[in-house]
Amino acid sequence: MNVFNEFKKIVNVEIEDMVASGDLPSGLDLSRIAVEPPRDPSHGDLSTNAAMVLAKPAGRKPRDIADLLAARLATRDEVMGAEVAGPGFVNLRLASSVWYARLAEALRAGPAYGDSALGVGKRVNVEYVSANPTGPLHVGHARGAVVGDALAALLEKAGYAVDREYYINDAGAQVDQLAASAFLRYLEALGEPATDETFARFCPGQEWAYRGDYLVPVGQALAAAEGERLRDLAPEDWLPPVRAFAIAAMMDLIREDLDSLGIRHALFSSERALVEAGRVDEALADLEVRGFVYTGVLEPPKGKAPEDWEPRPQTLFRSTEFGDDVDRPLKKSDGSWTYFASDIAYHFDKYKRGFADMIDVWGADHGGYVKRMKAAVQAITGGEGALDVKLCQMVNLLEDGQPAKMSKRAGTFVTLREVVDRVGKDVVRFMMVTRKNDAQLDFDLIKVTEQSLENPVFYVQYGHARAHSALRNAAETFPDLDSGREALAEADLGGLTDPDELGLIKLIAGWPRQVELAAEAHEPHRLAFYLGDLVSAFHSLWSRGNKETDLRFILPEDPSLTAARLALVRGVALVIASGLAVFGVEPVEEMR
RNA sequence: GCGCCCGUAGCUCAGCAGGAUAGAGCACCAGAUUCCUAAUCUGGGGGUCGCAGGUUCGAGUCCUGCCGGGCGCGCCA
Repeated sequence: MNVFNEFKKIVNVEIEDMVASGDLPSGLDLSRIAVEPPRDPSHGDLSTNAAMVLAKPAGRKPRDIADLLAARLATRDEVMGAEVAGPGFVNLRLASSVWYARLAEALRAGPAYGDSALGVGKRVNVEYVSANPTGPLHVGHARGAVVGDALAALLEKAGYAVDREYYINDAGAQVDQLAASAFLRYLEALGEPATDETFARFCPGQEWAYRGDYLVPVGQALAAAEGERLRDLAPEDWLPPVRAFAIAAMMDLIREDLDSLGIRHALFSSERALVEAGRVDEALADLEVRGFVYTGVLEPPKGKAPEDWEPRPQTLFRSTEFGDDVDRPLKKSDGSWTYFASDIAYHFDKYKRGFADMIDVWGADHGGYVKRMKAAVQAITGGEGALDVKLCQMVNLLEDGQPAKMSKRAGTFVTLREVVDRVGKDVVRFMMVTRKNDAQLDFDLIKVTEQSLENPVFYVQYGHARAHSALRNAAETFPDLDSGREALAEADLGGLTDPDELGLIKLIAGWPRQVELAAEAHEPHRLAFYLGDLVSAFHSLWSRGNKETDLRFILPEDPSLTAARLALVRGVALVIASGLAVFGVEPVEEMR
């Protein structure tokens, strides 16, 4: 239960009652009324702007409305105090019993605590990674992979039915180059040297684009499977089978990489399959019927005119109808569809599969593509579909402040696998969501393995481990005490009266709200910051026990209060675990 | 030249769909360990929220224009 939403309902009821009794005119717009935690906790537990929002339309002074509203709210059992402050805020102070009930609810819910009904009945498709099948994933992909996966988990927690999807770009010129590069390794396995000369001889007109070692085993496997059969075929004959073989091998590689991060997509969609099934033609025919396709000539980009620019008629999508800057080409000069065209078909396909809500997670270098894709989704779904694009900025990989070295194996980049093997999956997963997706991220391979405050992963994990340490110690002091969450939910929590204890309970009570806010904004990073705040408050309370021994969690002389304190400790632990679960990070119960 | 993203403390960044006196970590200074894990905690200094207008009860947040940085800009994906 989200306390703030509950009180928003209560405020609305009171407002409607004030309308009924003539204190307010009818027909007011209540949508802008917010019930939020005040920034300054000394202002109380909840705050509403209702009086200020309604003042103008009601033709009354904000303070007057606030006074009436506060008086009404003050009569409720859960409300200990209702004050009018500032320009017309109504600040509420809630009875401790309200907070105890939230803690008990958290304990009963366990890992499901924070689950929301926000998205119940709604389907959303999250497409992420979608790296070209031309090699292993690199660190840049890790961010999109983790952000997409965390976003999917977050939306699931908020009640949405989520599909995780990967779009395989296996239809363009890049995969032909992959095939050629793999063919060279095949020849190498048969005894030819892998040189530019060999490549030029066997793959005329192609470019040896993928030189990394990772294609060597692919060549060997090809040789083992096909023998020398492919060797003397014409390029147009060996290319399709080699391409299919290489793509399959690359996707296996990528799936293994994703698996090392614990990421499993529900569906891998193939661009080539889409094209070969005629779905691009269908989608574009549909778009044409809707009147968004025409033949025209584009202006050259100002200030950056390509050398070989010449105006020529093209098949264009009228994306300017939907806010794009220019109309976008759908066909190449050889008559085949552009990548954009097949991407339109792909998003149309997702829509037809039942996903009106789509989220794509892309690298920032695709930023120039966002407007046209959103425009296309608008056009092809007749305004029914909605696409949100999350752009992930670069990850600066560092080693103790210096740029990290390149990978030998992959040729030009640091692979995701190297990083995961070195620092661990949980560190990678957590660090990637400690920043907004659209802000650049420094990832220091040294610092993330240090055990310090600079390392948010350890800070949060330590909080979880400490909580479990207290629970273990309690079991020794009180062998008969049941510290399971169901039992603790029944404990008398009335002894939790210290402001820091109540503050911690309020943080726990705020978890469902955090989940909903983060889900609505499509911003999983917010939960990472929330976890930091929660753990900080817990560490702080723990430390107070050093000096103020009556504040310790385990009180050998007082089993009843100990039970209440353990309820709090377990509540903290389960919210941490619940949050880490969204990130796919394993909470640890012991760190020594 | 155009579009998108970013600009908040010395550094790295939060800022909860416009709310009250703008926060955290690092770094710096000063403290806490016969203690349930000091991998932690407490206190202190430090700000023209890039600049200038605008919208309104109220702007770091929204709009416009500049400045600075990143990304992108017809038949690459």
